[in-house]
Parts: sequence; C-alpha cells; structure tokens
Amino acid sequence: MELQEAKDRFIHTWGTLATQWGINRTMSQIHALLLLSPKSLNADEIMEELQISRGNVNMNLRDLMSWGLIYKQLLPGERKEYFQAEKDIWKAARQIGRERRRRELSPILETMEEIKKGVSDSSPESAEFLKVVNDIYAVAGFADNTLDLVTKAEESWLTSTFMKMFK
Amino acid sequence: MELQEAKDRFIHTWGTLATQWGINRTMSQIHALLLLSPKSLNADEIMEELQISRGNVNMNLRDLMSWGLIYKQLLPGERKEYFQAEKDIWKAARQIGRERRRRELSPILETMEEIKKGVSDSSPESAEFLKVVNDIYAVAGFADNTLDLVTKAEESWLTSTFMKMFK
DNA sequence: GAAAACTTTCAGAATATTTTGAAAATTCAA
DNA sequence: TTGAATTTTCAAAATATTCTGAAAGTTTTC
Repeated sequence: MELQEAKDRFIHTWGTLATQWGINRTMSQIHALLLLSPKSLNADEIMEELQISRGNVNMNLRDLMSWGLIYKQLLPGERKEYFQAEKDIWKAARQIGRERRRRELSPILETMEEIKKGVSDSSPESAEFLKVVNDIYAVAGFADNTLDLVTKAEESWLTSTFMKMFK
Repeated sequence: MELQEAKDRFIHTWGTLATQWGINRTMSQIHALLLLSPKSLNADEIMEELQISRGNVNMNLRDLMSWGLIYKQLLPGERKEYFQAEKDIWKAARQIGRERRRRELSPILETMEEIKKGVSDSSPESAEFLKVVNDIYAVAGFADNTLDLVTKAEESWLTSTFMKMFK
C-alpha cells in the first residue's frame, strides 16, 4: 500500500465512520486531511484536495474551529488563512468529549429536570412516569460526570490510574 | 402540566435529541412511547399514537429489537404481536453502550489496524502518518475498554465505587 | 387447504440535509 | 480612499434519508 493510498483510505474511512456518529462527512474528511498534513492548508488547497466547493470548505472549517479541533493560522506575508489540526489526539479526543457532553448530555439533563418540576407524583400513573424520568436523569448524570472527569484528565492518568480501577 | 402533556413532551424531546446522536427520530419516539407505556403495545396502537405508517412502525420496531431495547411479547388469545420496552434504564443504557461500541468503535480499531499493517515506517512521512494512526488506535482502544467494562458493571458498582473517584 | 389476520417488504414520495457557486461583505495594501 | 484578494453568506440544486402504503408474504384458525 502506497503512503498516499493509505492516507486517502484514512480520509475516506474517517468520513464514513463520522456519519454513524451523526457528524457531517465532509467536516470529518477535512479534519482527517488536516490531521495528516504536515503543513497547514488554506481553503483553496482543501477544495482542490477533496474536490469540494469553497462554501462547503468555509462552513466546515468554521464548525471544526467551534469544536476546538483545528486552529486558524495567519502566516506572515500571506493574505490567505491557513488551518492546522490539533495534533495531540488525546487532546482532540478530550475536546470531542467536552463538546458532546455540552451538546448532547446537557440537553437531556435540562429536559428531565424541567419535566420533573412540572409533574407532581400524586397519582400512580404520574409516579410511574416520574420513575422513568428520574432513572434517565440518573443515567445521563452518570455519563455526564464520567465524561467530565475523563475530559479533564491527562492521558497518563487515564491510561494508568483510571484503567487500574477495573482490575 | 398535565401528565399526558408531559408524556407527549417527553416523547417529542426524546426524538429530537436522538437525531443529534445519529439515531432515527421515529425509532426514538417509539422507544420513548414504549418506555412510558404501562402495558405493551401492538403495531396499530403505535401507528395511532404517533400518527405514522405501518411500514415505518414495523421497521423501527425491528431496529429497536436489534438494539436489545424492546422485546416482542405474544399475548395468549391475541394474534397481534405486542412490544414492551426494557424498563430497567441502567440495563437499557448498558445495551446502548454495548451496541455503540460494536457498531462505532470496533470499525475504527479494525481500520486503524489494517492501515498499520499495510504501511511500513521506512520514510519520515510514513512514520508521521503512522503516529497519527497509532494515536487514534490508542484513544479508540481506551474508549473501547472503558465502555466494555462499564457496560459489564452493575448499576450499584457504578453509582458507588466508580463515582467515588470523583471525590 | 382456504380464508382471515397479521407482518414484512420495497418502490416511489416526502422530507431533511448537504453542497454549490455566485453575490455580498470584509480585509488589507498601497 | 480604492480596488484586489479573500472570506462569508445563502438561495437554489443535489443528494441522502426517512416514510408511506399497497402488494406480497406468513401464520393461524377453522
């Protein structure tokens, strides 16, 4: 397998896997491209490499920055904006964890809390309903706490201390 | 807030949240409906309740069963198939964790492994590429192990021993 | 074995998401 | 300032996903 072939395969696969996670395919592919690129790239280079439009590139670069996975770089003597990926994969993974926690777990907790407030468990039916809501709240809270802990931890702690818990 | 209103809100919100997780809205709503239903429901009742077609109901019930989140029930004296949700939310959450691990983490590990095999780190460029691949492999492996252990653990262990780590 | 009751399938329709590309906005150098 | 270079926006087009409903398939009953 040629190096370029392997890289292309990586980028392609990364995009496909992302869709399963509910993440835009192109966003993932741009991320993969920047992860693999030794130097930072500008919009034109990304358009050329992935054969996609300028608008698409712009939008997804913006999203990737909001996820904290890439950085904008202004090179001296260059008008164009250059982008580079966070190359520390553990750091990037923590960032993804943080974002998913904020975007996906927090809304669950908020909604369950609101529902809990609004319903009194005066009737058996209400009590049963509230049990489900409370249980989901507890599970989501557990996931939320765990993700919080893990995303704040260092790689070394995760791979040593944390993993030893399970022994 | 009326109980029925709260239930409807729960079902609606659950569906909306699901789409963010890359999960079909209707599948989630059917799951929510069954979670909240004291008795098991048949296809017609679900069609009526959520105002969706028979084909849609059938397909999503099938998916929910493949996720291990609902069970088919054959009631004596009834021709129709009835469905009930796994009411133990911790059990359901473990099931979701197991499935996501199988569907989303395993493919990453497999792909990274294949790429690692196929590329020799003879050149500096190859070595750099392999570093990214190896790092992703390590992070995915960590997530894979953690999810494996958590999905095998009991609720009591998770909420007591595990949570003590946060102190 | 035939018909009724029910479930499954799947092609086409409806809906939702993503992408394009050109116009508008912004930035920067002179 | 001006205008060239670059980025951003967004309506329309392309694509992808989900849903429908009727036909085909299966199971059960008599």
